[in-house]
Amino acid sequence: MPNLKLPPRRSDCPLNASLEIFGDRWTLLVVRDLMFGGRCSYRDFLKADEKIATNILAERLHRLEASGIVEKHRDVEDGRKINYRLTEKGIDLAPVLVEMIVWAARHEDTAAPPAVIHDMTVNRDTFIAGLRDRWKSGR
Amino acid sequence: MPNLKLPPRRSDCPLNASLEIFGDRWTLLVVRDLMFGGRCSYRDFLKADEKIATNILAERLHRLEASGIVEKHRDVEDGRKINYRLTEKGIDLAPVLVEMIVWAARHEDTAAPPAVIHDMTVNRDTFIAGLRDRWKSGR
DNA sequence: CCGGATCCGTTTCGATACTG
DNA sequence: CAGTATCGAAACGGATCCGG
Repeated sequence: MPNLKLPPRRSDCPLNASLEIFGDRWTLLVVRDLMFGGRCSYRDFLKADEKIATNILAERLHRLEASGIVEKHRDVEDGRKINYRLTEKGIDLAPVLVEMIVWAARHEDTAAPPAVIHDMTVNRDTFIAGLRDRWKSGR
Repeated sequence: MPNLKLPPRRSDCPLNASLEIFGDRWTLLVVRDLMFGGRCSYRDFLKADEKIATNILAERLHRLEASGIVEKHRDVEDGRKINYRLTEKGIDLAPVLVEMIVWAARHEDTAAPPAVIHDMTVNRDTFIAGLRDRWKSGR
């Protein structure tokens, strides 16, 4: 139980490490595509509604790889193709994304289907476990 | 329970609304200061370790106010002083910040005290309720 | 002192065109 | 398909100034 007489100080709650990695407009969108969209190639990411520029995408993929959040793999069936895949560190971002999506659905005008949001909130832990299962089985 | 046969599609999980508001390096640091640090004035925010520039801080405070995440108030005791305070929409960001802090503590090198992180994870809901209580009583 | 606003040199971003 | 190269626009940072 949090001690209300000695609440956490700012210095006890370092956000900088997270923000240095994904404190920008694009990085988490790529993670979302991998986590929810079943999209895993450069071309797939470009198809997102938000229309990321090619150079920005390439740079963000490099940074995500350097941070150990995504891994690059040659497609098993088509050796020319490159697939990106979340690492364990990457799938661990699921709670962050879920909370951001839920917050926006509550306070902003988003196109999130109420059923999905309901599932994310009421069955939050199961929902996240499901994402992780799907990630694990998708290998 | 999430349906693994029909997982949420990317388009069902809009992150853009959130990222448009706080998808940058500075905005959430101000929110953190208000939420965890007991810091609520312009001068307080400047004192943070991350050394935000004065013009950047002023612009972010305006944006946060325009988004309905913070409110401006004259200090009751010292009429010259201005205090910022989270709105309900602002305190609702607590789960997002907590997940970001927990993720970074797990995967990056941060200075977060293990006791606080343990509390954030094991007693997550109580921890967030405590933050909200403190916010409510601090009015 | 406090809460900014303004100016300015530097860095980063991002749209488009182009390439192996 | 998966990126680079280019180049103008925007953001950043640091310093300074200013009204209350």
